Amino acid sequence: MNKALETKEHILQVALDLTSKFGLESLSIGSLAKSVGMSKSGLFGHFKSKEKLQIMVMDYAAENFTKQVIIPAIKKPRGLPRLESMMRRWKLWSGSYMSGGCPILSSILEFDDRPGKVRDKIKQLQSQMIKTFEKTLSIAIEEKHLKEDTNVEQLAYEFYSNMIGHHIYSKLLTDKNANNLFLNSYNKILKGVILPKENT
Amino acid sequence: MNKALETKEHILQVALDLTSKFGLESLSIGSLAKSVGMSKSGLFGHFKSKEKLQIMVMDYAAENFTKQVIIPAIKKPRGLPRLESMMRRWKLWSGSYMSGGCPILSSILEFDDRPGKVRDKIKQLQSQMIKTFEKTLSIAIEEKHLKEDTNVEQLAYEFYSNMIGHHIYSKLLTDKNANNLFLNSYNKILKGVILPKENT
DNA sequence: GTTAAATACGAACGATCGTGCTATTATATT
DNA sequence: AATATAATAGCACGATCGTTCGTATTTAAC
Repeated sequence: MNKALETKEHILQVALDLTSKFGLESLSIGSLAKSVGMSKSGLFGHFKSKEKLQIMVMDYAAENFTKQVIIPAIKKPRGLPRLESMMRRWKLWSGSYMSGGCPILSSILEFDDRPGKVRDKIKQLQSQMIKTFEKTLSIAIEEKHLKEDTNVEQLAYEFYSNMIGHHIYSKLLTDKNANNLFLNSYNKILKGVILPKENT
Repeated sequence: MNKALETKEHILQVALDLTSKFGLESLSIGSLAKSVGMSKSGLFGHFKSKEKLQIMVMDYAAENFTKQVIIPAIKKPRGLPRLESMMRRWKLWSGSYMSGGCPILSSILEFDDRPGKVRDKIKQLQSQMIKTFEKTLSIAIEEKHLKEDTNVEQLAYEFYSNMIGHHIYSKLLTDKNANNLFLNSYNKILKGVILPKENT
């Protein structure tokens, strides 16, 4: 019961790559099997339906995000350093690490109007991710790096919107200035809630 | 040569609705024909390929956006009133008027990694829309409603990001607070660039 | 090393995909 | 009203879709 997990991992890896490039709906069993180099039915056996495959791909993506973004960021000191690290890795993840852009974001808009288990999964993962992000912001307040009266939900929303805006400007519009727009916006948002370093 | 245009219009209307709900890629000739109530081949005759259908749907969406958002806003006085009207109608359009959320936005992320004519069309439409929006901002500066040194591109980017952020919070996460988050962000952005009314 | 179980394969299913034909309507032009 | 033109339907094509089944092969357990 070892080889199976290995194969499944490999399949999910390829599937995530394809999803990043072509979207979760375009991911077909046949094309995936061809990409992986195995038979349709052989691959199908690992997942019991396409829906379950899609859900597992989303879980795999979230798992990957946690490994590449959350975990390393949490090793940084609480407060601003951790926030900064998380933002930087987040942007890097959806922009570079994923070959074709954030697989979760593109799936969000594919499924936001299609009720079902896939939509529920995406919603759950995204909510959870935002909650984690908000927790990081709360800690930055505790550490007195951010103003005490900072609206955490609002701040998370603004950072999140900025991240998505950058993604579209960068990926679709191929705007060479996208990174500057992102940074200016980021700094502006941060400036509104930051506290100067104590020098007691 | 009149009935044909009427039919085509009707088809595009239904197609836009389906696209808004299920995305541009899920729009199949067969299902569309069934929704419209005509034969596959009969419908197909109006467009010469699926790709051309997709492009026409995007053009139709943009045309609709212009009619519902741009044109009415342009009738408002130059400067802030026009900007305010445009933002309000924009948000309304993608949120309510389109049955399943902004059809352009969902198509953006479906096609941002798939080179081809559809991608080119979406990119062109979106760029053009942002240009129009930036023009509105420039006019607001001319009218001395906004600070003279306002970075128009930056400002448009921030409004745009906010709009998309709201869309996701509202549509996918079904966050009841989405509208407040949007408004707070909007007002904050505006406050940074607004000029007090002259009283000369 | 033998046996039991898990994994992969090939073939086939009904359905649907996009796209051509041909024939038959319905519309537009005169 | 007669004629030319355009729109629609029906049918069929090869391809691919998700899924099932039986069989062969590989792996794990003893």
